[in-house]
Amino acid sequence: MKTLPSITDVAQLAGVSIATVSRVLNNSKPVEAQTRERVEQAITKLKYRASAFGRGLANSRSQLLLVLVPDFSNPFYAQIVQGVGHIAHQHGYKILLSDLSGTETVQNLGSAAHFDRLADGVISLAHLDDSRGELEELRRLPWVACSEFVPESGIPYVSIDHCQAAQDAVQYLINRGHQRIGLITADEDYRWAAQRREGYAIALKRAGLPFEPELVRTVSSTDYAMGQQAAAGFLTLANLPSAVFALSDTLAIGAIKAFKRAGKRVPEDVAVVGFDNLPLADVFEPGLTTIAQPMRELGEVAAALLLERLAGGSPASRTLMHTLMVRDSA
Amino acid sequence: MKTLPSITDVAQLAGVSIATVSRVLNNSKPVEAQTRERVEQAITKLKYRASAFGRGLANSRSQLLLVLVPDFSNPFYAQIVQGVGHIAHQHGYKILLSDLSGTETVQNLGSAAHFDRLADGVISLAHLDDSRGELEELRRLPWVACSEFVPESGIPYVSIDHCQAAQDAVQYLINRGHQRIGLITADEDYRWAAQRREGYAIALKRAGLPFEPELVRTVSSTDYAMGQQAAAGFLTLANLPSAVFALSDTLAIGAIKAFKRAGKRVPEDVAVVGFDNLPLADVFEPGLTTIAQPMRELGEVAAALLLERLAGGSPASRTLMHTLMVRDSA
DNA sequence: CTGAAAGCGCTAACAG
DNA sequence: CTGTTAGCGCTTTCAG
Repeated sequence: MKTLPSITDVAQLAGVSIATVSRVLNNSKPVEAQTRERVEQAITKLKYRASAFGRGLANSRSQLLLVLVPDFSNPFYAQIVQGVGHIAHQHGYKILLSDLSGTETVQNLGSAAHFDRLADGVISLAHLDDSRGELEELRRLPWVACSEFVPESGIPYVSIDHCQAAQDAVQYLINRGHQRIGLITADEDYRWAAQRREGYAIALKRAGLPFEPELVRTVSSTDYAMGQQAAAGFLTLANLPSAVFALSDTLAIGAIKAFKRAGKRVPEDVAVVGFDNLPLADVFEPGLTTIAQPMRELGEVAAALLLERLAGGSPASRTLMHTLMVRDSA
Repeated sequence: MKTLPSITDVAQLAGVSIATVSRVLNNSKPVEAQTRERVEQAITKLKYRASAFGRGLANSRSQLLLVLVPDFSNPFYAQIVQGVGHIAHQHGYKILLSDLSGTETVQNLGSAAHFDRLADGVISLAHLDDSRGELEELRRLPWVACSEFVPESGIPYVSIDHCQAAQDAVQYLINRGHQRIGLITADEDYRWAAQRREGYAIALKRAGLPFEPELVRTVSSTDYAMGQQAAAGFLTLANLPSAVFALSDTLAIGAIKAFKRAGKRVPEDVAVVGFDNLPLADVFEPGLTTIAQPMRELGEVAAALLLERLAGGSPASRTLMHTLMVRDSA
């Protein structure tokens, strides 16, 4: 674990200048076959690897893309990240992930800030509080938003139409004859939560159904446990809603569990629809009726937008299509 | 998005030398209150942030820990990562994650290598092929293994005793009277897969039960879909095993789904036990009987080991305790 | 307490 | 085709 070899060591061993080593490293300029050979041997012998720092300093870019993930335990993000990685790798970029869960909002910023001098650009899946100049902060380097975005910020984003998707989900329930439809919503810090909630309200209104506050349960995260907690709330009501729209599959699954434990049947006693279409939705019992987000594509497009910004472009935001997956839970 | 301010800009604005700026930045040497004040104002005004590159080069350390995750879509890793993050942050380190899924093994190396000059140390949850000198490669910088490890490598690791845990799981099944016990195992590239498989074999042998090759299904990943595929295999058998031990909860869940679709009841017709105790295990229907790994603690200990190595120590490997969680599936 | 200057590892002109 | 050299942004002696 002694100090790692530097470009100078390679140059010495190969009997050339560091410039030449750099050239074979990057294929940036022609190098005579023999010389190249010698350099390559030295590299292998020393197991040399260019330092990201030296290179980053000299180039003022790192070929690194930072992805800010609010919470790894929600499988929703995993596929987005894979989409990002797919495109990023194609273009010679590596991705760094930062798990923001467990950090304070303020520290989020710190965390992001730390990396923002490290990465060439950032893709944020997280909510950023625009009230506190966080956006201001990040605006200084190329970044794009994915799924969670602030329309007024003027920052490019890719997302589905959360409000419309929620309307579709609730409308489906209404079409199936439901009149009392509960909502499990999460921390409204997230724009998508507010937007989906609005979709819920719109659908209700359009159908002439009353908006009953007791039918909306707000929880603090999207953990399964929060879904259970919300469902427990419904269970205390004089009469249970006949259907529940949960803002995420994880919440829906938690809710179903709680309903079942309480002896209710899903969908017979309560229908439940989720949101996201996690891989789990298909495998859960009962199969989860849910809004499918094109997660991988969200990630891919986010990466593409960022790459375009890095190339000096000003890409337009994109809205992708959602679909309703009908399975057994509603 | 014009070029970001550097330490020189701050120094100029504050009318001091860059050395002084550096000193207030790091609190490394006393600075007169007034001077400090001026510098701090300049920093705020310019929204200055030290460049990770410059700093990294000068210090030859980055306060960054790299965590190599085989696959984000397996929720198992999420909690480990959170454990790592918890300890890392306490000690002023940030963590970088690298998702290895979808990359070739060879590229894994490249990926790791890339970062290895960027991070001060690495925690690997991934399998590293020792045949090809990958270990050799990584041995040059401080790293530790978590959950997946190569005992002979002499590299510190933290893990449960996979073999013993598997024995416990199978023994439980045997105690419940099962005689034909199937195994769903994953890619044996992973040591833990081989170790758990061995535990399965040992438990069988000890109970005087025959090892029947047709009862072991090997699949290529731990996705739900693979669990379904393995179960489909069992369903073609003349007679179904009365119990199945799956090497991960995700596989177990996939298998249960397939069994149910085929009209089998779990646990009445087939009992299923999983491995990991994901948050989902409790919420899935039926509740999953499984081996609980102390995931968060695995992450915390891994981080602690790495930090100790970074501090120059030679920490011993640690084996943590697993427990059997009995729920409804077996 | 503060400034000048060297150097961390690398790339990119600029000469040859 | 190859070597020399000047930074990139920061920390850290070394003087003062």
